[in-house]
Amino acid sequence: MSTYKKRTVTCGELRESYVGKTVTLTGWVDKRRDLGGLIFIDLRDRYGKTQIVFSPERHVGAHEIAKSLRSEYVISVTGLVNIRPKETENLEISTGKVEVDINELTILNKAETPPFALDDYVDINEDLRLKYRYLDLRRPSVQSNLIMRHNTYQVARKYFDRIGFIEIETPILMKSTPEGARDFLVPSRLHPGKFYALPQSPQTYKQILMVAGFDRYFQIVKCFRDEDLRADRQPEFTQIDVEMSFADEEDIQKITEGAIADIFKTILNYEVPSTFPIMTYKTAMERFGSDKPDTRFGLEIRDYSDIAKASGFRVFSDIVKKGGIVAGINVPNLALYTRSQLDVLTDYVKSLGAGGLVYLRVTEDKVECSAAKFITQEESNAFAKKFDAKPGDLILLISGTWQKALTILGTLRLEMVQRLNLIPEGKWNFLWVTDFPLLEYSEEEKRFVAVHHPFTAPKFEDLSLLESEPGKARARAYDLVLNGNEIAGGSIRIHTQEVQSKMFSLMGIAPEEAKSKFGFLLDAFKYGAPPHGGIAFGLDRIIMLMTGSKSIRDVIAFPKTSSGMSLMDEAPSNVDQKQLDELHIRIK
RNA sequence: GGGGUCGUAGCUCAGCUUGGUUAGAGCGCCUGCCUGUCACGCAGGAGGUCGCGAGUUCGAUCCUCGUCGGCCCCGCCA
Repeated sequence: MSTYKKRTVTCGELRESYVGKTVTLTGWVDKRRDLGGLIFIDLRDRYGKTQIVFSPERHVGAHEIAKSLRSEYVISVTGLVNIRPKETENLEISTGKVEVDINELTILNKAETPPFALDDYVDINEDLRLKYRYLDLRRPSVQSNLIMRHNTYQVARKYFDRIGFIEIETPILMKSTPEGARDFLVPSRLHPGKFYALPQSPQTYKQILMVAGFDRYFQIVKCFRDEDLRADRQPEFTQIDVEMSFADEEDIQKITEGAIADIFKTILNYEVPSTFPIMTYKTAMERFGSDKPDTRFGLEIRDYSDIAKASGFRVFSDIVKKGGIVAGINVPNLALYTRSQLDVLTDYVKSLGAGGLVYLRVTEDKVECSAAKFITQEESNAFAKKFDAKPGDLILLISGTWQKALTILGTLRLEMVQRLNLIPEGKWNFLWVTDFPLLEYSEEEKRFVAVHHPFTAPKFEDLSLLESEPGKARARAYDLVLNGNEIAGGSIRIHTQEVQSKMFSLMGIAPEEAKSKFGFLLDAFKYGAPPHGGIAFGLDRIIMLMTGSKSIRDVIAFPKTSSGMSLMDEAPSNVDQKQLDELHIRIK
């Protein structure tokens, strides 16, 4: 038995067709406009806003109570739907041609004045929004992000179901694996001193599902990585995880493109190209200084090593002779940057690890070089001429190893387009990046580590390199990049025990260790593992881009701050000694 | 682990450069007036540990150091 009237309509659905009907609405007081006589209230729920009217002449009782209404009070109101008088329609909102003349008002709950206005047009500090997330989540813009996220889940589920993929849940408490990101550990009460790990991804499980014959698997699943955060990265995030047997790169890419096409068509009514361009890792690095190039704008990197090699400037010539490169970007209209602005840029690239920044200012009659003490006018002219620099251009040159110089230039390129506001709106540039190196030598660990993950298959034609030059072998891996963001990544996997063991040994993992860490997978491969491969979509990032958000925090209901804290519930927190005792844990 | 930046009224910010009178504005809040508003309007009012701690100084919101917290980036993120 309810003590108040349940709604008969939501705050988003009244139209002229309802005029003359008596309706009941429930919701939150969004705005109060008390004109002394008439009181107008915008009533809000997640479907929209409806203007309700309290008139002292028509319904004295309701009007009297309405005087006490304040922001965020929860109310139930009943009244007659009226057409609004001409000239008072509000075409900004979908219910703006009607209003409800209230004769019955129940205050279901009062509310303290919120610590910040819930209007979309007010910018609120993010820490405050996160502390009072339940209020922040009432704002229509935040709600619409989460609703778009919901819609994306539904499109993805329907898509993968339609083409024969089976959704299977995999464990959240799993075995810790040594490779890759730092694991979140969960102590075992029943097994003193032993720990579960939260999955960095369901990688091994989905491969084993392929061995089991499930053929086509997908899952929308939380993954956990105990690493530092970024605007597009937090320790728990959501993947659309996909794996497929008897598939090669093209099959996975085709299915991925289909999923993206479906999502963008349904959610944004945007037609993506039927296939996405493919760029090798090497090209991506050399042109954009990144393995996730943003191709919406130019400002591409150019290689000046041939001029630098013959230069009298030893910093340049030595680095090239040692196998490094001298490369740069040519920024239009930047020649008018002042010395102090350029000093700031120099400090910036130094903070990225560059030795320094050499710049060439191209004016109408000459080329001025910041290292003119060491670089002759002829050389400066040659640098400028090589890629047809125009008056007004500023050429920024970085020297270093191939990897380092290009990475720094890639970061500098993004910094410059942001400063100069050169990023075009409304572009959706999808791009596959392929031919990643399989392994990379870790100076820190003094061994090869997997660039993608240790289950990624080498390219067939590079198999022989595994013996001679493992660092040069390429992987059957592919990343999907959208506007400079990695939104999906995957690979064709190793499916034989022999190759998998070989990979472990290349990575300096002893057979006994491989057996203890990954024995279950190696064992599974002995019993008829089909060739297989897959991909995982970074769902948070995709929604972030589709909603135009600057951070994934805006598309996650309860996100962590950049220090990994949850400001609303104050996690992580201390625990009782009793809990620690049960878990056999002592704090150092 | 490193770099940058921010922290002043409930909110968004100014003030700090060059230390010194009573620390201001808009919004919100409270009170009054107001019957067609819609980010209502008008009048009045309340509201401050200048993040926290130490130092320099006759005197610190302001300078210095430390610390806590937010954001961005590098490293890290198979």
